[in-house]
Amino acid sequence: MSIKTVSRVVNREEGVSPVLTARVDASIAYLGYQPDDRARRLRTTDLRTGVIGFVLVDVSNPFFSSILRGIEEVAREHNYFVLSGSTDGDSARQDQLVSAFVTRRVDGLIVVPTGDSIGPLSGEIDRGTPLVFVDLEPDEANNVDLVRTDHQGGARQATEHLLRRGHTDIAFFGSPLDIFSARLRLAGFREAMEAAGLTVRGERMTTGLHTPDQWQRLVTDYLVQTPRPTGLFTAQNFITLGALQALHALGLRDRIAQIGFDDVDLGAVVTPGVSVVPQYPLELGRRAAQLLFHRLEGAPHEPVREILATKVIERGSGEIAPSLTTPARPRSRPR
Amino acid sequence: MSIKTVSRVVNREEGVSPVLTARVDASIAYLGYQPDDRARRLRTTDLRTGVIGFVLVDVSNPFFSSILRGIEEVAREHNYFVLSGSTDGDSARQDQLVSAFVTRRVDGLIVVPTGDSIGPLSGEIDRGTPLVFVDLEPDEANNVDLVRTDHQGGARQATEHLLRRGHTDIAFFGSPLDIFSARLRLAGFREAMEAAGLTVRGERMTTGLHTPDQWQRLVTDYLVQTPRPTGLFTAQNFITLGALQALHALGLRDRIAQIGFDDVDLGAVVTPGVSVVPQYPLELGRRAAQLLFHRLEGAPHEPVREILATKVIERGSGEIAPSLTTPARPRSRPR
DNA sequence: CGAGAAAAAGACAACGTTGTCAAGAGGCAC
DNA sequence: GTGCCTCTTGACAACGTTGTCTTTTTCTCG
Repeated sequence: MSIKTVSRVVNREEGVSPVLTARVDASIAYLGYQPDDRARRLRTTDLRTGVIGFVLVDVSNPFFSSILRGIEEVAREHNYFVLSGSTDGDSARQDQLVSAFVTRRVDGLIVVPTGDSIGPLSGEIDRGTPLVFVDLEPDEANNVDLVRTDHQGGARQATEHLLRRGHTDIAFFGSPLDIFSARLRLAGFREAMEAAGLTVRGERMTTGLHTPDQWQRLVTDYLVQTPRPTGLFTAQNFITLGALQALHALGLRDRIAQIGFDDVDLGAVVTPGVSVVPQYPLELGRRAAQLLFHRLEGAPHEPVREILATKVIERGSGEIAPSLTTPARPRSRPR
Repeated sequence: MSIKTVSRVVNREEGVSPVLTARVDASIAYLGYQPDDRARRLRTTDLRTGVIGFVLVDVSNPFFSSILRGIEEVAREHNYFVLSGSTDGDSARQDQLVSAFVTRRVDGLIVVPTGDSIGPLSGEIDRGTPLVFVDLEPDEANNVDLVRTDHQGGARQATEHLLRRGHTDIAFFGSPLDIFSARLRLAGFREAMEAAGLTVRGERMTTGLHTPDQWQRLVTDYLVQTPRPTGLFTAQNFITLGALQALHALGLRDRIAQIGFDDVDLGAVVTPGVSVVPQYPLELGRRAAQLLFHRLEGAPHEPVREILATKVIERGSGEIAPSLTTPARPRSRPR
């Protein structure tokens, strides 16, 4: 029998006699034949590969793996699969991943951009490969779909949250400023402080340390000074953890207010709970994938920029009132 | 000029005149041509697809995403990429993923098996698709490479750790017993208890709840009974968190010993720290990928079973001595 | 039983590459 | 100028599928 007949049976096309169909099916079962999807999609040019690429910083970071999960959910609805790769913040690696994915003919790309330059991506944009940026925003590319948290607004909210409790001496601890979101968060902090008529002193802003341990040491240094800040804004996950350990070790968790950007596990278990402005990575991923499929399936349209709103989660640490002196354990916690 | 000439230039083959090479390169740059890797690999049959599939339970769970990260690292060394998909413990979904990956001609599969049956996977095993199981072990397939933590040994160690501090009334809280690792952990607990000559009473073993909240309520019930257990073995992540909250709410964190299976973030920040038998998911992933590539590239060999050893991390909670009565806050913490 | 139509099966090209082999261009020695 | 060799270039088939068209078989009905 001919190859074409087999093709017909496999695709359950009309017009094959039951006898032959049965024989083909039997042989397929016997031989364990699996059609080669690559050849299929090569032949039928209007069929896409059914794969999208996701270039992220590090899958083992729960923030990013939740984004991946969100993407995967939407991809699944469209019968798509996700090819992912971690850059570790290395833009050469990002370029490699993008090239490899494109050469494998992914139908679209979702990228957490690393560094401010976008390398071979700009070529892809020109060629019309559907592309969505998540979480961060490279300087160059404002003609591309984008989904991210409102880093600046969130930082402003967090700062205002402390200001509203009467804090005037607030310390800001943030990520290195070569990271886009770190710059925005710092900007949000400044904005809130200045709107409150407070001068932002340079020695109350530190950025650039990397591990929770480093942050713990630094925050400890801050807290043994006089005068010390009455509130801390720890503008990233690891920083929040480091500061938490510092406060804990000094026995100051009840006395110094702390609010973090990004949620922390167990943030509700410690006492007082850790107040934060969380991000919603699952939602970031879902929205990004939705934008991508919209572009894949729909008509061309103007680039979309989605900036997800934030709000403060109050758990205790952010609601501590300022205590300039060293009072006798004021268990008072407003609200 | 002919297509073949372009092919030669793209692959930098010998024997194309500099003039033509330059012209081809210029056109490629001008047109933004990207070779189609699928067609390439279709033609050269000895070339693999350069993609491996990873079927896991849920990428947004840090345990699994760390495994993915480990796999990715090894894959990268081999110039491979990883296609991943979450099953959410649904074995129908697992079958779909496996089929889709196979039909896309992944060169190998790494699977965290869901449920005890392996469905279409057994067909793949017969067809010789390289396959490695991680973390869990389906009943049927003992002729397949496997990497997992020594769940039973780890549970035994955890239990012995409490026994060594003099605990005799230990409560076990575990995952539903349809999960392979949950059965092994329970078995490890029993083994240690029986070796110590203690009878394992049914009412001291609970399995099957799902969320930290449920566990919190259940553990609270245990702790307000008389007599109450003096030590808790919380045999999974979420359970540890739930119990932690229960102990915390009752003010018993200093008085009741607790040891967990799986590490918890912030486990070192709370007081006392949470003693655990951690798993090393990154290492699980790395080893699984190494086994897969060994099979992909090397000669056929007998199935390999790697059971990774565990050890207790002491952080305080697991070293609390038994306190049968309600003593006057003994701040004593052995070790 | 034969003509015509409908149904079933197959032949062939094509998707975008690369391996194989043949053809053409140019150089050198006689 | 001829023969031979080398260096470039191109023609063609093939990978595993499917779309299109053609051929063969079967069925229907007068």
